[in-house]
This record gives sequence, C-alpha cells and structure tokens, in this order.
Amino acid sequence: MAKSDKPEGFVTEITPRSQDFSRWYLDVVRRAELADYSPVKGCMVIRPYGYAIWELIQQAFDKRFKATGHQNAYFPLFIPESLLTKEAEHVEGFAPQVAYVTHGGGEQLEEKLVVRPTSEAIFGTMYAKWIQSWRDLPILLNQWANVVRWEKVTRPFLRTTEFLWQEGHTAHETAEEGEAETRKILALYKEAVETELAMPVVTGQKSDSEKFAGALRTYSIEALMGDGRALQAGTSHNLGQNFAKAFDITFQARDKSVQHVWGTSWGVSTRLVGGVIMIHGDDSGLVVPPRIAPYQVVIVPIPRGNWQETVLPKAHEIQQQLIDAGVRVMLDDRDAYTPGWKFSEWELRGVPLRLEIGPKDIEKASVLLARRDTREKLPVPMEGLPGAIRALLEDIQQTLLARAVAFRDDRTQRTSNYEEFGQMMEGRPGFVVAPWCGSAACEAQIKADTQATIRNMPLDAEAPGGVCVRCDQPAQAEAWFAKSY
RNA sequence: CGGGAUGUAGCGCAGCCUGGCUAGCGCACCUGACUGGGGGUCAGGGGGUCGCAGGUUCAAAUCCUGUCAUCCCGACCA
Repeated sequence: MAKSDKPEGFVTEITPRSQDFSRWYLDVVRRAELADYSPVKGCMVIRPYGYAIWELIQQAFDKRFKATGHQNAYFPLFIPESLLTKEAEHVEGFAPQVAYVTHGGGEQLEEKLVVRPTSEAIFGTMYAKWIQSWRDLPILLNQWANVVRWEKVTRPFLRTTEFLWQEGHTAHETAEEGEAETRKILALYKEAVETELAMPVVTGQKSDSEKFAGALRTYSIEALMGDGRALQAGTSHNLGQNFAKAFDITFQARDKSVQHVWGTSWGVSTRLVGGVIMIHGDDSGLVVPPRIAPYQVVIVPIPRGNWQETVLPKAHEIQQQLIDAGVRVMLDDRDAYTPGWKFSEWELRGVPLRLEIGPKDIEKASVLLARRDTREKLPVPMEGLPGAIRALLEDIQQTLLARAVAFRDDRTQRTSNYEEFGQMMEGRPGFVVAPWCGSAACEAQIKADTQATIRNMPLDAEAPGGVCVRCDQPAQAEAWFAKSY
C-alpha cells in the first residue's frame, strides 16, 4: 500500500493518486458511477450521477450564453462529405478523424455522409442561405450536441470517440466584431469555469500549430490538473472570413458593397467533467464543487433504538427545509448499510456536505456537518440550519477554488534557460512560462525534447524582451508550456 | 497507428508453464437474525458458454492460429 491521505481504517477500491494518477482517475470514474465502458470502442456510457454533473455544467453555461444574446438551435448529425471538404485546412485537420456513413436503407449512398466531428460546415451552409443583408447580422447561435472523432487513444470524459459538447457559431459584419465575440466567449468561459467548477484557468492564444483547423486564431482556457499536466478546457476560434469564403456567406453592407461575413466558433465539452475529477479529487475519491454537485448535502440518519419513529421524521423535516431553501439534498435512509459505510460511499462520490443526525443530536437540537473538502466536522444548531448550510456550501466552493489556484501558482515556474526548462518539466510537472521566438521549428523541438507543448500565450502580457528559451532569436511572446492531456 | 501488457462471476485475482474428476478465492450481491456516531457479526444462498472464432487432441480455461476489447508508453486530438 502506498501512502495516502486517508484516515486509518479506510477501505476503498481506489488506487492512491500518488501511486498511479491514471489508474486513480479511472477508479474514481468507475467507483463513483460517473461513466462506464460500452461495447463500442472508445465510447462511454455516462451514468446518471455523471450526467447530473454534466447537466448542471450545461445549465451554468447555457444561462450565460443566453444572457449574452445567443440562441440555441439544432443542426443535423450528418454532413454531406462535399461540404466538409470545402474549407481546405478544415478537411485536412479533420479528415483522419471522421466517421462516414456509406449505406442507408439497404443501399449504398451516392454521396457519403460524414458524422459531424464539428459543425462549421453545416452552419456555414445554412448561414449562406439565411444571410443577405448587414441587417441579418450578427447571427449568434449555439447548439448542444454530440460529435464523433475517431480517436486512437481514448479515456472516459477526456477523450472519447463520441462526446457531448456545445458549439457556438456566429457570423458578424466586421473583423472587429468577430474578434470581440471570440474574446467575449473566452472571458465567459473563464468566468463560468472558475465560478461554477472552481477550476482556475489560464486564458490565451494558441500557437499556429495548435490552432483549430481553418481558424485565423484560436484562444483557449487551460487548467492544471492534480498531476501537473494541463487540460485544454475550452476553445474559442476567430474564423476570420475563411469559412465565409468557402461557403459563400455574403451580405450586402451598409455601403452597398457585397462582403463576406466574419465568423467565430467555440466549444466546451464533457471533458470538463474529467477536469473536475482531476483538479479536485483526492485519495478518497471525487470532490464535487457545490455549484455543480448533484447532491450538495447528503443526510445520513443514525439508526439507534426506535430511530424510524424519532430520527427519521426529523431527517425528513430537515430535508424539506433544505429543499425549500434551494439546496440539492439526498436523504440516505437505506437500512441495509451502516452509517460508516454511507460516510465512505458519499465521500467517494464527492458530496460537499454530509449531515449526520441521530438521537444525541435531536436531544441537543443540533446536527453534525462534515465537509468533504477539509474533512472538518462541525456541530450546527437546527435553528437556522438552511442558512448555515448555504453559507458553508459557498465557503466550500471558494475553498476549492483557492486551493486549486494555490496549486496552480505553486506549479508555475518561469525560466529563459533551456537546460533549466528541461529540469523543471522533469521535476515537478506544471506550467513553465518562457519566452518563445514564434517559430514552429523551436516549438516542435521543445516538444521532442521535453514532451511539453505551448498551451497558450496570454493576451495582455507585455512583450517579453530577450531571446527565445531555445534559440537566439528575439522572443515574440511569453508562452505557457506544459505537458498536456 | 507503432511498442508493451492483460482478458476466468459485478470488481480484484488464483488456476495455464507440465491438457484430465463438479473451475476456485476475497470483496460485492440475495435471505434471515443480531447490529448501527467512520466501510459490522453470524448462518444460509445465488451467480461462469474461462473475451470471441477456428484448429490440435479421446479430452482445452490450459497448447496453436486468428480476431476483438481494455490498460500503459509514444506519434495525433475538445
């Protein structure tokens, strides 16, 4: 047994994080019943508990999209092959990962259909029909959908053949508006992920080699996971006029000229669920931030004597009070399990607060609350309980964010010395910030030497000065490097 | 897609090298009783085409061939 931070006497079936992070991750996914493997290669079943987390993430983002003037729509799963191939870089980028439908209704199709790997092509095609005038702009649409990419190596939530996401696709009158939208969404992503998932992210621009196939520029949010590797948690692309030209999306402008629209696209996926697991989880399992926790509080009644007549009614009463206060609560009144078993089980599932109530508590008119994040146990009076719980949940949310920020900062180093760069990547994995000349050759060589890639380059960073960490050319940007998922 | 490993009950494994009675163990599951504030105890019980398909053999979980899946390490990606 490797060291773990679990209290003595704990039995779980989870590999300790320090022993094998990857195994730990898979154990948590399975034991917390977030997802399971399906008979289809690379495809997972998202189980109810995992899906509930995804639904809460969806709601959090959806609310923000709508508040910024976006509308939801639904576009088809199938795209004629000829449409995908219209934008040259786009095809080249996605062709190797595409699944085709070649037969339908017992006959071979005249034109193969692509199962969408992303929907720029179909949105572009429809936008060409819908847009005539500058008065039709901007178009701000989003869809919640599944997409398919034939990945060679898959892992639940982080990379699966089919995955769920949202993809926003917008069209604008000017280049400035397109860029403004791209950055607005980037900021929205950062705010949503930090507020709701307690996942601090670094925002910035991708290097050319990492940008979206067909985009002018790609921005991303990058988070640091518990093992020091970075996860791309969301991307926002400025498509320029590339797709507008490929799909002939034109409008007549205020000055009567005919112009191509300026496009953007952006997405976050079920990968975020994987990020939540890897950023907050510990050796006892999952830790779910309260704002996206399917159950924020689990009530465990202590069965003693005639508890069914004494403890249980009180537990129901508290449950109802919490529901009325807008708290997501579950009362675990199963008789087949002991309290101790339930404690472990709900910790494994990451429920932020456990509420124990037994005969002793009823005598004292209080309950015992246990925090998942700090493991503190605190007696709290029944009087005013919902308010106290809401405050605690908020505190847990903030604590998780602060902890993740501290971890990220602790694992972020700076250097302009290449040897040191290599040692940093070897020693304690994390972000290494270093000046970069902007050449793809240097970027590739750094990756070959250290496995680290440029995650992104912060937007408002001052020009770094000096020379590239690897060559002698003047530095063009301050790049955030890390090994990534 | 290259390199490595593994598929035996829901999970974790033994058995395979050296073929041979009815395929085992721990946990989980079911029934009952006693229990219950950090994964309880006792008693009884259910669950397997040994990943799949061929082959060798009187006989295959075991040997051979193929295939599929999963995991790990690389090259590609939300």
